[in-house]
Amino acid sequence: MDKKSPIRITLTKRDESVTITQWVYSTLRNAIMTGQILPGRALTIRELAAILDVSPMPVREALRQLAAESALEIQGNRRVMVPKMTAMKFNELCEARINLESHAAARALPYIDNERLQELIELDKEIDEAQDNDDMEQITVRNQRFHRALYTANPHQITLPLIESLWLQLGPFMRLANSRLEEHYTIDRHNEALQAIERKDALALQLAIAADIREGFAFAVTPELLHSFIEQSASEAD
Amino acid sequence: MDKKSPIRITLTKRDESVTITQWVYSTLRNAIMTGQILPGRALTIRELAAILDVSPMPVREALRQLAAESALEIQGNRRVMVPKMTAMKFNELCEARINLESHAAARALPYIDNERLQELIELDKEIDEAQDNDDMEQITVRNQRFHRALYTANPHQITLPLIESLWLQLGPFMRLANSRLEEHYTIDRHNEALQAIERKDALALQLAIAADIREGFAFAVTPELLHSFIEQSASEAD
DNA sequence: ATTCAATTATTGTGATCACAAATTTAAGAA
DNA sequence: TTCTTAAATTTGTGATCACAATAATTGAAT
Repeated sequence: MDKKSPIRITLTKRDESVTITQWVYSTLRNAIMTGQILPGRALTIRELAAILDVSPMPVREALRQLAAESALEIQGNRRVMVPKMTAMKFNELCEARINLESHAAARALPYIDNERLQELIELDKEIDEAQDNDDMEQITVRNQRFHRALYTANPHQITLPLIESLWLQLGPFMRLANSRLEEHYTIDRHNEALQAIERKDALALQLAIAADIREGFAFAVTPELLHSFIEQSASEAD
Repeated sequence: MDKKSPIRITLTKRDESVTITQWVYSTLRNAIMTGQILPGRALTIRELAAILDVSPMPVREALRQLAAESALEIQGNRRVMVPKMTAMKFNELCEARINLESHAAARALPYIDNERLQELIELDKEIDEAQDNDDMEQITVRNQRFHRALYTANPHQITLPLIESLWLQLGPFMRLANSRLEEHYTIDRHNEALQAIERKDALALQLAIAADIREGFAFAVTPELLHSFIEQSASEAD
């Protein structure tokens, strides 16, 4: 039996103005999002500290924060790991996303002025560019930026942290969701959303967002397909 | 000018089997929930450590966790405080609760077997008892227990942490929500929910839960009333 | 009295150490 | 070999210390 699977984490240069804890947090968060840490693998403070070349202290804090966001799971034995995905859990996360995000979109609608609308149109264009370049990394980043810009139009908005928690738990699947585009022709739901915004049509906006999310995960439309994706990640589970 | 307002936190004896960090976490969480820490008041690690008679370390971890749950707010200056409430934010939190919780209820419905239903009926009875005794503390605790028992019937449920975050942010208002009962006669929405469960009527269940939440905050039905409640808490704000 | 600068005190961050609990490894018996 | 048990290692927790950044206080000058 070989030793524990090695952990490969993409490291970025730390901005001096940012605390080490914050840097560790976003590094680990990004690693989880991109599926670099496979579910079920036990994470130890000292190991991560060695990998990131920092003292155990900031790692401790970052792990606790990620656990509070359900990005990590603390087992009874105080062991920390990326939670394993199941088909049912995946489904729950998707439905929760649809529910929460269409809610957030509708609540943001009254606050979307022309300036914000132009920003959204601009962000949508940037997504198209990333799609033309097949840049999965950028597609995901800009897609999230689009959704965030929409929801945060509401100055009293309080759901974004909850939504981000769902994104985190969906983790690597968020990326897969954006890779579908070549396969089957899909309607541009973002455009549909933008039109609904111009018309101030809350229901249409909700439907567009819901469809956008649902179609993003269309690759998992059959239980078999979903299962293969999950197994692919959970290969090394106990 | 007198010194900073003192912080009074109800201390419970710590269970030996629980880590100090966990004890600090739930102590602070409870203090926030009951409005013992007034919004805007700066919280320092060392001050809390002294009050709770522990070292700064567990306080640090607990604060970070609570901040991740939006129960506390970390300002730019790294200062930690209980976020201030506004009428608009209050409204957003209520609507988010209604949306998320009726969603969670509907998703739990298919999993509610007779055993769970009996448990819910039992919990509802206990709420009635607490109401007869005018025990606000117990009313709130048992009310939350009822909702939790409902949502967690779904074994794949992933929304409870999000819901608990909303409860935390509503904080002391959750208690006010349960004090309305003497005032105006209200329909027993829990009973309505239980009947909907027996009929396996998802829509009726959602409506009952939504009404339960909305009527719980009926005291804030007019902007003036709500404002007075908020001001009462935020009296010492900058 | 008020404003502004300099000093002092306090704070969060991060590192290091100690220790008990848990895990892994090693060894011995069947 | 397979199971059980004991030793050794690793791990999370919590305490203490150092330090730079922030906040509070003091003082002088207007």
